[in-house]
Amino acid sequence: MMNSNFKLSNRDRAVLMKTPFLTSLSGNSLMRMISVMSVISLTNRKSIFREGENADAFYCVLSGYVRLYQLNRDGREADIRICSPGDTFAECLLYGGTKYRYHAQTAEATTLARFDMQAVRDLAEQERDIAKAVITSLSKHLMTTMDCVANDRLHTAPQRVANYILTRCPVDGGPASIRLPFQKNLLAGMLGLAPEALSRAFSTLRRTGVTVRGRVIQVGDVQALREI
Amino acid sequence: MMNSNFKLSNRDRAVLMKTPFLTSLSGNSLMRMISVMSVISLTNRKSIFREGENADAFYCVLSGYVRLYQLNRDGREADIRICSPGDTFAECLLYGGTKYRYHAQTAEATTLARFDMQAVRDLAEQERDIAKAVITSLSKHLMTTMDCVANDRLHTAPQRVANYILTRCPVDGGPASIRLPFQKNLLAGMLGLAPEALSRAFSTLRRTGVTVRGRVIQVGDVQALREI
DNA sequence: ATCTGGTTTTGACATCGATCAAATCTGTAG
DNA sequence: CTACAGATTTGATCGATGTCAAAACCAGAT
Repeated sequence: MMNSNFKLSNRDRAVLMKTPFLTSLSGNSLMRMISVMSVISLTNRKSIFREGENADAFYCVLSGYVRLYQLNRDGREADIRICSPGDTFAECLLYGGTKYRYHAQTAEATTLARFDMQAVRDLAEQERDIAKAVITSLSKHLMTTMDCVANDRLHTAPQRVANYILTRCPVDGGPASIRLPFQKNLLAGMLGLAPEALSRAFSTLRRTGVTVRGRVIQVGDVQALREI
Repeated sequence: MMNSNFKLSNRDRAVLMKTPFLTSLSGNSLMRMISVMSVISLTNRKSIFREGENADAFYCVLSGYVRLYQLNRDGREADIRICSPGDTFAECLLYGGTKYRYHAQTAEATTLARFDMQAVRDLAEQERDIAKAVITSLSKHLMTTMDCVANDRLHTAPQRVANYILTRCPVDGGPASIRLPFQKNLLAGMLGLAPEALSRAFSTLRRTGVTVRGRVIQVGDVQALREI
């Protein structure tokens, strides 16, 4: 399950270096961050941590996907966030609390970089550029989370799906084709929808020239999709 | 409208000092932060900034309330966040972008501390404790925003209202009485509800021993409310 | 090529919350 | 105390989405 970091694949290493956390660091700070990091590989549907546990690490997804979720009183699960390669999670506990606030589990075979919370806290105090990296990461994360609230409150299911598609389409107005990087299940969670609702949203979008076959989504007219 | 900062009331000054941004700062850093700050007083329903404008400042609410919201294509408004005294907003743009991502307007007569974005950016680079204060503020803010997503996705309207009430109740299980610090309108926006839905949620909670008269909410049994 | 388990779609239905309109309440200024 | 404007509640209705069950689809293993 747990590997030391020289086991990193090239692809994983590239993702790691592009993380907001590491991408701006100078050689020395980078070394120090990597020294408090370990690499973990997990198969699908493995728990990373559970709500209420002591928060002694935060993570960065290198490959695969991670689902952050909470349970309500009846045991129904709701996804709060789906983390893709390059995303960091639980880093808000660096200065914000001592217990995890939600469950985290893999949603595919996944490789993670694990950062010891206390060690990074100490590093951020010492190295200016590490503090800055923390700030950048938190800022970005906060913005996408606020966007998520706005999206939930403002848009219907087909609109959310259209938005998602548009964010991965070439910018021009013509036809386009994209491939989902994961199961529809996950996309549903990302958009705050039940899987059935996602499916129905896709079929609503057929009227707007969106064709779905497996993981491949074809858009007849990107511009038309914007109007939804 | 705009005052220099020696016009601060005692109460506003106390709020300002308890802000995550300033509360932990040493004398020198505190001085420098205050030197890039100005105080602004606005009456109800005044725009503070608009989506898409150049983000050259972030703000801390000293008294009153601020509504952050976006518009959808049909012009319907949805609140993203209601900021209370002590809350900071738009600070995620310190390192996260150059334009405001939503509208901000006062929801009452309001006093704000305004921080020049570029100046704080520079200060955070120089003073370690200012960087740390930024991190703390962002962390807290990120956590509450994630809680907001979870709350929206997981709980029904009466549950959200019950949650809200519980967060301002004494912890024990007996009866309690609280007073809303603002109009129900704002509470609705905070919970992601239409005002009518909030009203109906209150009337659902009557069955659980919650009585509402104007801004005063009486809870027969705090423990019972937790079970909702 | 076929089987098999898991994923996705479809159908039927129940529920929640939004919307619009009208009635009622509240607080404030005369 | 009264009147008024604004806030809140209530009623009626509608649309969107969750839920459960069953059918269809798909991909990997044999």
